[in-house]
Amino acid sequence: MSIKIYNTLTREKEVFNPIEEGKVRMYVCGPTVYNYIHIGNARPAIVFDTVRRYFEYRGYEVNYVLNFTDVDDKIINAARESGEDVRTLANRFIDAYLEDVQALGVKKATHHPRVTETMDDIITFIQGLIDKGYAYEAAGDVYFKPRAFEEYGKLSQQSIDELRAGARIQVGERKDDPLDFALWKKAKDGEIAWNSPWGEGRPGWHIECSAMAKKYLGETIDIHAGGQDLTFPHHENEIAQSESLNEKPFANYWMHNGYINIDNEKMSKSLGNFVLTRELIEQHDPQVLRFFMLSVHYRNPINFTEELLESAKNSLDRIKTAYHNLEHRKQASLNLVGDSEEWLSKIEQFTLDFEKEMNDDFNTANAISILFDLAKEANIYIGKEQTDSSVLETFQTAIANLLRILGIEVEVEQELLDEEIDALIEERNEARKNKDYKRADEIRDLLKEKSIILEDTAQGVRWKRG
RNA sequence: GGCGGUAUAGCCAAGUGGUAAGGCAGAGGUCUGCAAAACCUUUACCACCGGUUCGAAUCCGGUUACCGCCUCCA
Repeated sequence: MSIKIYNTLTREKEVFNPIEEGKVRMYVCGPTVYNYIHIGNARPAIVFDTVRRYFEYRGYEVNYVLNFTDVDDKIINAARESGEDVRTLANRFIDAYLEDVQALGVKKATHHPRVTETMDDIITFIQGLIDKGYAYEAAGDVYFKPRAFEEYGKLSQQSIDELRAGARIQVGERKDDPLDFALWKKAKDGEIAWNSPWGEGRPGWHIECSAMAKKYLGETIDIHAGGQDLTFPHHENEIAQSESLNEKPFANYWMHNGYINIDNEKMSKSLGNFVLTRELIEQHDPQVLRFFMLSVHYRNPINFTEELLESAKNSLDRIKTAYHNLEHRKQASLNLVGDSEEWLSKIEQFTLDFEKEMNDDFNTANAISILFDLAKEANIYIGKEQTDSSVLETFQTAIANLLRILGIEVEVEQELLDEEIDALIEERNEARKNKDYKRADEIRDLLKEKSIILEDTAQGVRWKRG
């Protein structure tokens, strides 16, 4: 089954056809590292990591590039405020970013390029654009001329004349046309700067992605992804730069994730109503946050509240509990039970259903519903008088594998209870045998205080951490 | 003004022509010594008004509400 992707460029779902058989070249716009990331930044990290994981699950080799913008106005300002060196501050927040997304189950990219380490490529790129007449130098700045690129506006479906009304020239800029945007910014006194044919300065925001994508993935890439708000102007400008220079399509598929709102208002660093990922995952299981994000289709907005996160936790627990209970049920299972084949093929079907949903533009919301179906069937199976070990095992493997595509790991607690607790459970078993329910309940309450939850099943006591 | 998005049960959320998935919460039941977990049952005038169609949440036209982009932003 082929994978379909909603392509912002065409506004349609299209069958994914890679440039190179079996391989995916994917570029995701990464963070500008001047602060800890908020949960809005976490969304693309999670969503596109899931896209990547699914491609890998399907056997593709994914070259996944996620850049760090480690020099720009906001970073310079932040460094000035904290009294740090620009590089020190940027490095600090790059480390923090990697820590945060790792907690969320995001795999490291194949490449994590940084602007400051790509300077030569950026300068060469800009020079190429000047040589071709798409850009010009003005008093140490270099600007790109969107009007020179015929297809400007094709991604955001804007006509260049309509855009004109919104464009502005800021103080100190020397643009010929308000639509022109900076490729290279002349350094102000004392600012961090690099040498270039146009003097000391640093790159504009859009050029870095064009240069890095080209460096790590080539002139045409398969998938370019980022937040919806990057569609214009950032991605539009990237297309203009890359296609002007390379004279080839820049990216075949453009993917954009929706926003996270708080109280139905967009969350952003500039509005100040943001929730830091770091703070949130101190108080909540990061997997729950990930699960929450994936319970909504990636192109739709998500409204964030604590209540919804709580609800997500309960939902995920349902799946994890099923997995845990399968493990316990193995203790009293047989090796060959008559209807095992039926169950095995049922499980196989769930996996196929899951894939079908993921094939449809990564419909994780529906894919998750398949996981619930799987959990329900597993629970039904567990309740049978006789169970087959291999069916239990297959249920577990299916749940674990599908969850792993979503970036969520389930693990069975192999740890042993300490002797004291073990002894109490044993004592309770004895008490129950003797119908001393008062003592039995006492022990259950006692253990509950220690976060050990006991559950009596037909196959004996089952315990879990509460 | 230009471009775009969203509107489905108490809450969340799929569903793009054939009589509305799933989860959370709630109610009732089964199981249990009691619980827990689980299972079963149960809850929808699909924002509104028109139209197309044998048939529409789904297509078309219009209306309303909310949101976003057009300026740094995931």
